[in-house]
Amino acid sequence: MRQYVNIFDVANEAGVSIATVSRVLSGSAGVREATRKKVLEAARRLDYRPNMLATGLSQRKTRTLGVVLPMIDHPFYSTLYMAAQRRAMELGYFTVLFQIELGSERITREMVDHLIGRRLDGIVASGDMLKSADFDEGGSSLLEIGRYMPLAVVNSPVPLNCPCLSSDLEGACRTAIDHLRALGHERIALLGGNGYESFANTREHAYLEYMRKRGLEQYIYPYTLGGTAQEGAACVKWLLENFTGARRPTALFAFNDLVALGAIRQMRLMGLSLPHDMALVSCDNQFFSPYTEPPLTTIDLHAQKLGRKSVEILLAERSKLGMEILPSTLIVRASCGTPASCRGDSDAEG
Amino acid sequence: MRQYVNIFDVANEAGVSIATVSRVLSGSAGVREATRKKVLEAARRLDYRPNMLATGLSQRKTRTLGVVLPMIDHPFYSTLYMAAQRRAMELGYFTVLFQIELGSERITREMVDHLIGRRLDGIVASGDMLKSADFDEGGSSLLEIGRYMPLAVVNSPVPLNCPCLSSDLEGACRTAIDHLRALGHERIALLGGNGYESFANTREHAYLEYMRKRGLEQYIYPYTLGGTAQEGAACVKWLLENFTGARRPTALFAFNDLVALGAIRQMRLMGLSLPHDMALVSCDNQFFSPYTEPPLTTIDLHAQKLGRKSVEILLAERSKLGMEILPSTLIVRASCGTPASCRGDSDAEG
DNA sequence: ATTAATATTGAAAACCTTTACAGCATACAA
DNA sequence: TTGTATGCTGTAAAGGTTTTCAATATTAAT
Repeated sequence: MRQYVNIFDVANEAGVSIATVSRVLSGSAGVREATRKKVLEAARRLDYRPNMLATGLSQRKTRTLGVVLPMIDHPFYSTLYMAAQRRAMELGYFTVLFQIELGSERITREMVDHLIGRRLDGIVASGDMLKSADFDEGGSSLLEIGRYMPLAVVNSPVPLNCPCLSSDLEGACRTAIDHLRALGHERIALLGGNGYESFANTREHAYLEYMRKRGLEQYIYPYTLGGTAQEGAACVKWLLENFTGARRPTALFAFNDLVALGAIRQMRLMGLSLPHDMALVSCDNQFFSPYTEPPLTTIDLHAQKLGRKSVEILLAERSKLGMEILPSTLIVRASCGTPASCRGDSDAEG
Repeated sequence: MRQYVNIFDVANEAGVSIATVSRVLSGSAGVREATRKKVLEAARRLDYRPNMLATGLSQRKTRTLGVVLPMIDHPFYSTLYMAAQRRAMELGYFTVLFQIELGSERITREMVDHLIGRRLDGIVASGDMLKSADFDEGGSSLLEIGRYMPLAVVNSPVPLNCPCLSSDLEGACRTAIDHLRALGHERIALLGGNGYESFANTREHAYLEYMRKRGLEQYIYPYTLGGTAQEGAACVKWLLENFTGARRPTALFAFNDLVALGAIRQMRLMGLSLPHDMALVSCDNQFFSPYTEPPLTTIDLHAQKLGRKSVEILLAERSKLGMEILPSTLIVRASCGTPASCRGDSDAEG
């Protein structure tokens, strides 16, 4: 394995001091053109690549941002990450991905130590899937990180003592259910679990609030639901077995498109056809949602925008603490049926 | 923003030298128990987290592996990455993700400089999507990296001068088409483009070879196809418009499940129903493939195994150069129809 | 109590940069 | 010709660790 070339080697080769080499390579002014050429030439000849560890140590800056997410193999998060990393790159930062361990779904002590130990220039962390302990001020929680470096939290269920950016889950829920009610549905179930309902900005919370306020029956799946297709299928099965006849829901609001995918399949298996026997709205607008049968009506949570914007507020000089909500938008396709009022703003409203 | 605590602070607090602190914290032997306690206590009090840049610089080791992939938002690659990162973690390594820029889809000079500059302990790189120039020995190609640190290449279309691990694309193709032919199909089209057919281990190459050898007509989409659902739809459209009547293919072999997704939709739009009017086999066995209508018959390329194994061969003491092929396996679902011979090994073969 | 052996600790070098500051030329003005 | 300003370049410190080697403290043996 070849030896790494260092700045002394280049200085030697060019017959100058390391200070000059550094100046040339970092583009500082005040180097004679002839010297510049010599150094560049030497660096090229030796294939010199500066040691970024040393650079980081010396400058106390790594030009690197950390992104903390659960489940990068979930389309929502991989989209978010892609967008974040691209924006970071545009702004001159490199990005590293940290995954919150599945199962634990906790910011562990080692995680925090690692994040701080890397001397990153900032952290974007996803707040959903976290338990309340992760938001404690003390110990080795998420917020501990914010004491050492800029921190922005995405999709936190509660406002925190740092800039927060979230999709409008409450609004998404309202839009979804309003849409279903406009189509005449009353018995609307949530395809989502009971894991986090104590927080304000969650689908569960919003669903419960909405239904309670309007005196509509709430259908609660008594198990936790993480957001996979399998869980979607299980949830539909449970619902259809436990609420029959006149109590059977006529519409479903799915936790996300993956859950919807499983739900659709399960319904087909049970002989129900969409949108005739059951209407379905979902969340995320993921890449596959135009390709389901029927195509999914879904609320776009703008994972891309979330990703981009989160690094922007992270890097902004002064961005305000607390919660900023990103509006979500309804994408009407076919899974709820499409009444006249949804096909466009035609005059055929009545 | 809080100051970072360094090893001198801890040494002071504990009343020992930094050498002792280092020894205690890195778990070296030869420290008196009482001293150990003092140091640990001091470190805890001050919330000390060692600067990993300094550690890396000093040890000439970063305990970090680079993973170079195109498109992390593509399920195949995000699965691969997840598996790689989990395995790396198990083996005591951290992982950072580098994306080959879309569009260029080239290992750029900056990329290579960066990879080497980070002084990583090894690189796993994906070789598909790369052009032949990336495999050149000279300049700033992928292989240049291998001179400085261990390098393993995944899914390279050609054997390289480093350990390579690939899914068995040739076998996958053979299995897929054999499957279709066993069901009576002769006119079988590839839903895949003409980008890389000069390489040996690609779906295009394998398809062309297979069909040529058996004197079957080859259906070639004259545009490059990267692997998205949209492209799948476009490809089907082109096919159905250009080959009509007796020349119309009766079966499709899709580049991957995403392409299949688009293809299914396009066919539905054009009034064709699967598997009756058209059979479809695909590649990848991605999370959504059991949920399409009809569920996809597909070849599992084992992205997970590829990810795990790639870091294993990267980290192995002596792993042999050249190509190792990972077998792929056919997953029969409904998109080709399921003849008796596919439903199981029943005696109803004839 | 003295010596030898061993266990524990500390000083300093090495890892590779960046950058403040000092020094030396050269050019220019007086 | 001398003094001053200016432009380049080099020296050395700082950034935070690990690790070798030397020094000291402790224990065991006589």
